[in-house]
Amino acid sequence: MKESYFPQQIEKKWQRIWEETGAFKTSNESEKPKYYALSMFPYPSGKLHMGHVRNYTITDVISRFKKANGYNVLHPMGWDSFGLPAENAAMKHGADPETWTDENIKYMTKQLKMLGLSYDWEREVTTCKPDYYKWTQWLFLQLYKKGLAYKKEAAVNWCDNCATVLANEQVIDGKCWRCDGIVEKKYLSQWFLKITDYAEVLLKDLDKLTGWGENVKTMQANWIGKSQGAVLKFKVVEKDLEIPVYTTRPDTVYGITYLVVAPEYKDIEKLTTPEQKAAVEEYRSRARKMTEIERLSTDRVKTGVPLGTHAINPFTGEKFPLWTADYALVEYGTGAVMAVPAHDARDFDFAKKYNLPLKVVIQNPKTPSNCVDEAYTEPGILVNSEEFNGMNNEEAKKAITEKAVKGGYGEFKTQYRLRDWLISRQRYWGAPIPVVYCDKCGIVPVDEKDLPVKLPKDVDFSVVGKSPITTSKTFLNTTCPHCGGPARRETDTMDTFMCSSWYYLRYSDAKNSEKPFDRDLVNKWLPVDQYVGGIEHAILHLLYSRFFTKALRDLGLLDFDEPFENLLTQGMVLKDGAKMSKSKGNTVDPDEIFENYGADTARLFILSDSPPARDFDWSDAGVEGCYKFLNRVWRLIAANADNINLKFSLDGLTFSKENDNLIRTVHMAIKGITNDIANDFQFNTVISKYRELTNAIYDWRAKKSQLNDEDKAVMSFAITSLMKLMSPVAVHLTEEAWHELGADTSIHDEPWLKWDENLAKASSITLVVQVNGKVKDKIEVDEALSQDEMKEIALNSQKIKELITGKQIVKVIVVPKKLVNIVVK
RNA sequence: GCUCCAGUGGCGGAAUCGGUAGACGCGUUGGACUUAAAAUCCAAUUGGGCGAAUAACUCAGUGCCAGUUCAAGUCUGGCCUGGAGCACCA
Repeated sequence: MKESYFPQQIEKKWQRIWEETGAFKTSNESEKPKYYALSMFPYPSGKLHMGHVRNYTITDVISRFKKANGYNVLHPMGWDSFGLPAENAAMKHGADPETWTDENIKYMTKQLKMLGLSYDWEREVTTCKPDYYKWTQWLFLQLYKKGLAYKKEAAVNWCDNCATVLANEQVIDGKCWRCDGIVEKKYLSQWFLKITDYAEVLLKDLDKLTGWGENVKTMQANWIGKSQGAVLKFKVVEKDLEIPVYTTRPDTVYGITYLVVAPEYKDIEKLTTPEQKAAVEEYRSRARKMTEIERLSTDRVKTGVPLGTHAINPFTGEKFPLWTADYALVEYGTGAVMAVPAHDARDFDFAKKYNLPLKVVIQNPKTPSNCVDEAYTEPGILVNSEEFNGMNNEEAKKAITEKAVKGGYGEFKTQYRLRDWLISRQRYWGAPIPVVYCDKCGIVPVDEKDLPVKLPKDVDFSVVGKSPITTSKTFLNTTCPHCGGPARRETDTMDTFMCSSWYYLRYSDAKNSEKPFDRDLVNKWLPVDQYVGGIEHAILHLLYSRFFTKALRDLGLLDFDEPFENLLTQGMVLKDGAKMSKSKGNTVDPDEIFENYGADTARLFILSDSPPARDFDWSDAGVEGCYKFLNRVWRLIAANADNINLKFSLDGLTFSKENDNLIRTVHMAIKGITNDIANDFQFNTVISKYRELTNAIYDWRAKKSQLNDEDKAVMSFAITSLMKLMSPVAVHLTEEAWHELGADTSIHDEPWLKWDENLAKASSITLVVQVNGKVKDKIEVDEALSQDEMKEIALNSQKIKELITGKQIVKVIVVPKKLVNIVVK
């Protein structure tokens, strides 16, 4: 065996052999229990970045560990390959988006292989290929038939940079998630998926996801935004109209002093008097022009205009004025708000500004407030509320709503913040929405047998202000599947998040040309046992995928209702405390690391310094340290190769003290490493245990000048154990060394190691003696001691005797095998 | 404002159930080997006190203030700081 470690040679060699022998293929037929390990598939942007390296290494180590533990593991990879960057590259460089994408995939595939990842490439999925998007379109049609896909005219989020609309989930702080451009509102007719039908079950089933972090679950729960309250109806005085209002505070109805409708409220023109018409019109047009950012700014001073009309409070018969103000949102609740300035901070601000009256109806009996300086929004007792006076406000919510129900002017109502998912995109590089528009028949879905609706090739990417797809001469005009007459194709394509909402299902049956996936196979492999990816998808991708799974279950395509059993959200990779990014110039190129240190060093380092869920700070010194460690391991094996026998046996041997200790250290390492992986994949402590074991073997070896047969067997046990334990991480090094030691099968086919509970601990223990809870002495003792014996040893310690003489022993606490605490006065 | 997460040496981070705080590594310092360097190996490394230094001893110490307990990084209550998500959602 060579004395030096040459990762570059070793790694290429084994990558080739694994590929040739099909080492990582997954069979659908196996007696073993299944395990599905999945990384979030990448967008083929050009090159891998360190976030990818971290993500895929984590999942790869999990896969290999599970495989060694007797599971039939599915570990696939694919490409989320539709999307704007390809189209932008096409515009800039005149490249075909398809060619650009294919080249990126080719390069990144090469990089993934250099990382030594154990993927079954035969299940590769590429969302921009017709054999995949055919089924995305097919699924759209199934949703359409079920009434879950529909088209409507609505105020939608528009990003001018990207020249397309966006889903609500893709607007971050009023800006586009992809380009940070300012998002405006536009009225357009667009395709939506009815995710709101699933709002309640998406919320409720979060409880089932015990393998998900609380942070992700709360983010989803907040996004769904369930609230319970009432809808109350108010009759308009001047017109024969009713205004329904959603409120979570029906207990404050006796405090209403005005009512606000959103500027976009549907009946607003009817509600405006001729005198107010001009002012209201002006206010509405100003609101329309405002960007999301301006509108959402919280410290903005509230504005509004009176409509000139009035409504009646059905509880009191009182008349109050109607206003329009943009703090009422047309898309939430009913688009109208009953204003109670005394008990709502926003209404309070507004009332102050426009000198609207205020009426206190809830009070804290201990510190009554007349709400002069601020609204009182805490719980309290009702006042000025007729028969409800004296009632606790929580009870009053129910009682007052019940009164409204009886009176026919209200009902209980549950409201969600979640909106339907807008999936139309005015872009080329996406799956075409498979519908046509016929003058006679209206919207007609494309026949399933005519799928896929392929993207045209004859497009001009240099157009501005419209989707390139509309420049195709072959795409637009078609015939109506229904009447055979002339029809036009839908030119919008689907949000790429649609493609990624079901890709994990396709891996179970990636080559199926008859359907998106076989029902038995999808039920066999899913749900995903371990999903790994970035926290940035906490809402977007993960919520959409949960929705898809539930919808497809209701369509009878599969039998489970949550796609991802366990979710690990890995932290970001930082450099010098900041996220790696091209603009900051603090990126590290994986290729350079592979070249200078090898993939095993990269894998080891990316797992070593932080637990997977936390951010990871990349440091050159850290890489260097990991490289040195691998060298150290290699030298340990190489220097002792002549005395290592893979077929060693410890049976029937009796061991010297040092040999017994080394055996125990190995058992402790097996136990510790196995538990660390089982316990939330704490790879950073796994790696520290690799180091501890390596150090222990070196120390042991340094004490031996000559090795007898017993020593050789014990050393063989220790070193081969270290190799197996390290094999999921240092995949190439351990494989090479394994063969150098004479093996003719792969170390990755060896089963995981078992430990003996009796040996996975030190032969003696350190008895800690405390006096009044402070450590005063440590004594090496036999583990088998009884509690009384421990107590006796502790009390007889010279140090302890000195400390407690002349004092009264109040009590003595004995923790078996650990410590004795003597309480004295 | 609401929700969630985190806070431990110079740094990354360890610490099943409440039971030896600082594993393992990085960095730093000193030393060995070498003509020299690289590589490698050995030792020290929470702070204060007493020491020329070492050893021994001793006090303090896991964001802050209280509490529970024989015993608190860990549990409870109240704060502070940082991060993330949501946010004129009635």
